[in-house]
Amino acid sequence: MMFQGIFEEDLEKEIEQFATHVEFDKGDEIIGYGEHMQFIPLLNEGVIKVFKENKDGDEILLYFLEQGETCAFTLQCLQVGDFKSEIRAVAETNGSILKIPLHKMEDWMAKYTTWRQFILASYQSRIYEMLDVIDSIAFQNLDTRLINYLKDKAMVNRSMTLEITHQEIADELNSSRVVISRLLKKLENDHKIKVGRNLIELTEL
DNA sequence: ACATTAATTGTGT
DNA sequence: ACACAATTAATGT
Repeated sequence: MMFQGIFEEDLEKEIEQFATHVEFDKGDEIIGYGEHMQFIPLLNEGVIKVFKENKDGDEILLYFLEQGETCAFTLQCLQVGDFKSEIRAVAETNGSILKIPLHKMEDWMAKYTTWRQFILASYQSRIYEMLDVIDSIAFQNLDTRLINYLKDKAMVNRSMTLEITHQEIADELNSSRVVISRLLKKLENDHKIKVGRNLIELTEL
């Protein structure tokens, strides 16, 4: 299991005891907007992508969660005392999470320093990722954002060839298919990538 | 092997 | 952004 060796023995035992192990498949929705948070999810295996939507129902990808991480927004839900989810989480790959009951969360924060550190560290790394997102949305043009997206996607999937359609990319970046197609074409002409049907190969990124 | 169709990608306005 | 053309993959005959 993923979290072995990180926490002290007692905590590991408690995790064993109180966490429920849940498997998920690619494409499964882990949490939807407005859903009540009853658990803290620890990502045991696989990749989860996290979205935020605006009032018009447009949605953008915020970041990928990788194994060993937890979602900062669920933590925020705790502190604010508002247990409704501001985000949506969808499985990028198959994997599994450990669901930690909320009361245990608070319990462990007080009891275990390793847990506290883990939560704070994960909080911090999320904040930095969010800053990147803000930067790329506010100050960069779409082609840089697209490149970042492709790199990120390649990283979490540990593969330089991505199976994805232009439409899907457009949805995640909240752009349109046509625009993405044109940008991809440009990248291909610059020999940065190769595109095929349902396929993008990162050659020189 | 060929025709049909749906999905994906390309391009001009 | 929209409309339409072109290409590709999948399926049936």
